[in-house]
Amino acid sequence: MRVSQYMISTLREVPAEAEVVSHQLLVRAGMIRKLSAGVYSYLPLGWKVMQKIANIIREEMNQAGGQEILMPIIQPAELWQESGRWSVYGDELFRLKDRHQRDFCLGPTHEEIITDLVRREITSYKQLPLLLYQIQCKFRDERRPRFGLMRSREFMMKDLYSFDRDEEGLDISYNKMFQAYVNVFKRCGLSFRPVEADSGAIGGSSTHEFMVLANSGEAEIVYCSDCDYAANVERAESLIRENNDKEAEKERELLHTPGMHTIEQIAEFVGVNKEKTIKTIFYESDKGVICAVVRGDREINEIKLLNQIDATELKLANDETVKRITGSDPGYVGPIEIKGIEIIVDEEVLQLKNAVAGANKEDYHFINVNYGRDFQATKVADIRTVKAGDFCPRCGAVLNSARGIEVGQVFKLGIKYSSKLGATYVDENGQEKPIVMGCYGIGVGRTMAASVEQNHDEKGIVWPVAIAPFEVIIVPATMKDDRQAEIAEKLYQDLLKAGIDVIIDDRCERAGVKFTDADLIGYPYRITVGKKTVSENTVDLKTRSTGQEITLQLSEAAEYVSRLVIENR
RNA sequence: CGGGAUGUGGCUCAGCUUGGUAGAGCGUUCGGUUCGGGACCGAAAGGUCGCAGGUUCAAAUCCUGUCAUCCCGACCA
Repeated sequence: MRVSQYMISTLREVPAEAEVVSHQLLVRAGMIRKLSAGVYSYLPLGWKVMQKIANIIREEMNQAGGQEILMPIIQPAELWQESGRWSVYGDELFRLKDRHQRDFCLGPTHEEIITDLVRREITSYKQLPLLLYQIQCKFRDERRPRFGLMRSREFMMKDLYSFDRDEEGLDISYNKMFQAYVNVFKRCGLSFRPVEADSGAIGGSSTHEFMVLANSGEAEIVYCSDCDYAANVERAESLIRENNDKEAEKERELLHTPGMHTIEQIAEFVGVNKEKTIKTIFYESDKGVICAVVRGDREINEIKLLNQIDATELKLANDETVKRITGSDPGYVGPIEIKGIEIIVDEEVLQLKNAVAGANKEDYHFINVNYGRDFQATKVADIRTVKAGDFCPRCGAVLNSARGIEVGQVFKLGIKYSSKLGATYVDENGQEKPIVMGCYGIGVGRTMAASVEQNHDEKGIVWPVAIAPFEVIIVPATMKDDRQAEIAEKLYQDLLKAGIDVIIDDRCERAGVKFTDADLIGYPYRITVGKKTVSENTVDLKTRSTGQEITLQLSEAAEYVSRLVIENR
C-alpha cells in the first residue's frame, strides 16, 4: 500500500471529547471516528487492525474445533420472551418495532438465536459436541457509553457457543476455549490474566474473565504473589487467619461514645485498631431488609451478599428503615438484639474477640462483644471485599491488586437456555436430555483499545507486530530525489514479495511529517531511505517499541527486515 | 437515571461578564523558498455561533425551552 493513496488522516491535536489514552490515540491516528455516543466508524487503518485481531481469534477458534456462522442482528421478541429475558434485560436492550408493530430487538448477545437454531438442527447425541461461533456486531444501549471503544453501544464481538451432552463434555469444551483465549491474547501481544469472576444474573457454575492489565481498566482484580490464583474483586476470596490470641472473653460493657459514628472515630476513641471493630450495614432487597456484618476495616461485597440471599436487587436501607429496626441512627447500630430479619455475618467476624460494635442506641457502643455469646447470625458467609494484603485462599501467600480491562469471558451456562427453549437431544438409550451449553465472548474493539492502553508512548501507538495495521513502513526522506524514490520502491516491492504487510510513505511531505505520522500510527518497523542510501548504500531501520535505530546494508535490508517481522508475528 | 460541564470554520479554542452583526492557531487550496523529526514567506477558500422560541432598534453575547456531547456517580451480559 502507498500512503499517497491510502486514507491516512491523523490529527495533530487531541479531540476534546476523548479522555482515555486509547480513545485519544485511536482518533488521532485516524483509526476510528465517532458517529454518535458509543457508535464509531472504523477507518481503513483501524479496520485493518480489527480484522487482524478477528483473524487471530478465527484461527484459534477453528483450531479448537469451532465452526464459524453468522446470525442475524435483528431478533424477534418471541424468542426473548421464551427465554424470559425480554422482561429481564431492561433498558440496555435496543428494542424496535416493524411496520406491523411486531417487537424486535438488536442483538446484545445471541444465546436465544443460537439455541433456537440448535434445537431445530440437533437431535442426536451423535451430533455433539458442537462449537459454533460468529464475529458480529452487538448492540447494547449502555446507560453511559464511555472511553471510546471500551464501552460502546455498537461493538464487534466474537461469541462462541458450545453444545455438549453433559457436564463432563462442557468441562472439556470450556477448557478448550480457555486455552484458545490464552492463545488469542498472547498472540495479540497483550499482558493479561484470566481471573475467576462472578457469574452474575446469568447463573452457572464457573466463569473466568480475561483481563488486560491496565490502570485505566474498569475492573479491579486481585492475584496471588505466589500461586496462580487470580480473581475479580467481585468474587475474590481470602484466607481467614485463625485468631490465636489467648485473650479471655470479657464482660460486655456499654460505652458512652458521643458523636462517634464512624469506624475510624470509634476505633481511635476506644484505643483499638479497626480490625477489632464490627461494621453493621442494613440493606433493602427484594427479599426484605437484610443486616450485613463485617469487620470494621472491611467493605461489604454487595455482589457476594446478593448471591447469599438469592436476591436480584440490593440497596442501602435509608435512615428511617434503620431506625425502625434498630431504634438508632446508622452511626450506632450493631448486630446485637436485632430480631426478625436475616443477619448475614462475614465468617471473619467469628474470629474477633472482645470487639467494639454499635449499641443500637444513639451515642453508645458496646465493647467486649463476642460472636455466639452476644449475637448470632442467621447465616455465616463470605461477604467481605478482598483487598491487597489479604491472604490467598489457595496457598496463603499475600494477594496483590491490579486494574484490568475485561476483553473476554468464558462461561458455563449449563442447561439454562436449552431447558427454557427446549433444545434437547436423544442419547444412546433413547432418553431425551437438554443440551449442556457454554458461551464464550471476546470484545474485538475492546481488545484493540486495550492493546493501545498497554502499548503506547508520548508519540503515539506502539502496535505489537501481530495486530499492527502494517508491519513495516518505508519512508523515503524526500520524493524529490529520484534515486531515493527508486530505491524505496524497490525495497517496497521486495518486502511485498516476501509476504510482508508493508506500506510506503510516497507523499511529497517533509521527512519530519512522515516520521511523526509513523510514530503516531505505530508501525512496528520503519525503514528510512535517505541521502546515505544513495551515497553509501545503507538504510536505517527503527524499531518503534524500543526506539532503537540500526543501519543496514541496502542489499540485505529486505531479507533482514522480513526475517525480523516473521519472527515477531 | 442523579450531579457537573461544554456546544462558535475540518480540529483546538478566544469572544459572552458590560448586546452593535465573528476572531486566532492548526489543517485545506494556490504560488514561491525549503527538504532526515509536524519548515518559512505570500495569497485564498471556508462559519445558519447546536436547535427553537423570547426580550431588544439590534443577540454568539441576556432569558426560556430543547437537543447533543463529555466527566463523576448509580446501573450493567
